[in-house]
Amino acid sequence: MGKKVIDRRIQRTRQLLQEALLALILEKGYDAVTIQDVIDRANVGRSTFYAHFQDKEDLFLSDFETLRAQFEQHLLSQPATDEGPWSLSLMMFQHAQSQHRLYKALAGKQGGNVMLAHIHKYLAALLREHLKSSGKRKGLVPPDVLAHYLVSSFMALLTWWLDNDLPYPAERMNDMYRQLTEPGVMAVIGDS
Amino acid sequence: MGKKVIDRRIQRTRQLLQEALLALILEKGYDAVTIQDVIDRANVGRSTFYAHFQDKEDLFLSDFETLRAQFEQHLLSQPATDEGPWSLSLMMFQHAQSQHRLYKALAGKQGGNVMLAHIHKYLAALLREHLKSSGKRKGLVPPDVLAHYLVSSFMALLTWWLDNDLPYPAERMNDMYRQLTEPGVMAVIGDS
DNA sequence: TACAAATAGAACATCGTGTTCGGAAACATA
DNA sequence: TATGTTTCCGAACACGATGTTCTATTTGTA
Repeated sequence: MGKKVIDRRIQRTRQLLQEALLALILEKGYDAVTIQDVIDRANVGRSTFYAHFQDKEDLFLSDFETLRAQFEQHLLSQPATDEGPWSLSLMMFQHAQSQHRLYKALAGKQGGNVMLAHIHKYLAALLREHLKSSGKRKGLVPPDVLAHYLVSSFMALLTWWLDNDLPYPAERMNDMYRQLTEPGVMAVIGDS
Repeated sequence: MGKKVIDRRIQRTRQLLQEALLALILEKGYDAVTIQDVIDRANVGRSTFYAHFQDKEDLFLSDFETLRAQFEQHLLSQPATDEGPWSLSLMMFQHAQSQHRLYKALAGKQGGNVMLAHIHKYLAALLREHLKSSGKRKGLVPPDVLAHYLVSSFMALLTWWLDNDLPYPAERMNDMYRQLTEPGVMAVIGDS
């Protein structure tokens, strides 16, 4: 049985659709892209699209999975210098720099609501583990709010950076993020 | 000519539509609400809707205008204790508390992208004036990034607060916001 | 060649959008 | 009350996007 080759054919179709969507998002923004646009751009039949994905959001999320998998591989390839959430943010800035087209389509203004919500959720989960190991807190700011704040402000800098076409290197962006957030966080959780 | 009374009829129709949209947003979220839903809820004819508003977003923005007008009146009614952006944020937390239904529909998760983008833009403009008067900065973080950061982290706390049904009083939320952001901001712009 | 998997695309039903238009209702004026 | 004007209602319509179904075709395998 030639399963391998057939799989390749399927993979190729999926990839054509994914890339067509990314290109169209960068051109028109997520909301304005229709399924018709995507299958025209990808030269894929209508029924073929629905054989692979449920709807536009499903295709979009498959792009996110690609991103997430790449990022976690990037995480593993780096030495674990654990200095709180800011080592994590640095890796993400760096990864965004190396994949800025993908990031811009997904996390930029054009990407719309769906993806930002997913990235936010994903990062909040990653962050929770970092925060758990941190020392006792003074109870002024609930950990829930703290996590929400850290993720949101990071995403703010990231999307600003992407929408402005990366005017600074990743390390500089992370320094800004750290300088802005670290003093406040330290004052709130108390350095251990 | 009975212009006044006729105007009142128009105003009433607009208000019916605005309130119907707000209620539906709280129930289903902005994206899921169709124009058909709105005019059914408001008992307004289809053509009447299009006589008043261009489309769903237009109606949505008219709700935002209501909010903005109310907020600016709230601003004027308060004594101007100028301690940077945090007096502004406090007033907004307070105003959100007194109008939480409206705020939750517009700035909560349900409100979607459109409104958040508008509020963000509006706040960034307000903030720019506050930042201008602030002292010299050390140039580590560009003012553009700083403004983006301050607005985004404020919105993060605000939307978290609204989506969790106001578990703390406005003053407490503003304290959190201030404690988280003030140290970093001071370190970056240098206190004057 | 024979066979199976994957694709193309036409046809279709469905739904939401935005426009048009004739008649009904509300309101003002006299 | 009678009349004219403004506003509203809702049906009918054209349009475009969605998602499904079906048949024919292509591609790759044995």
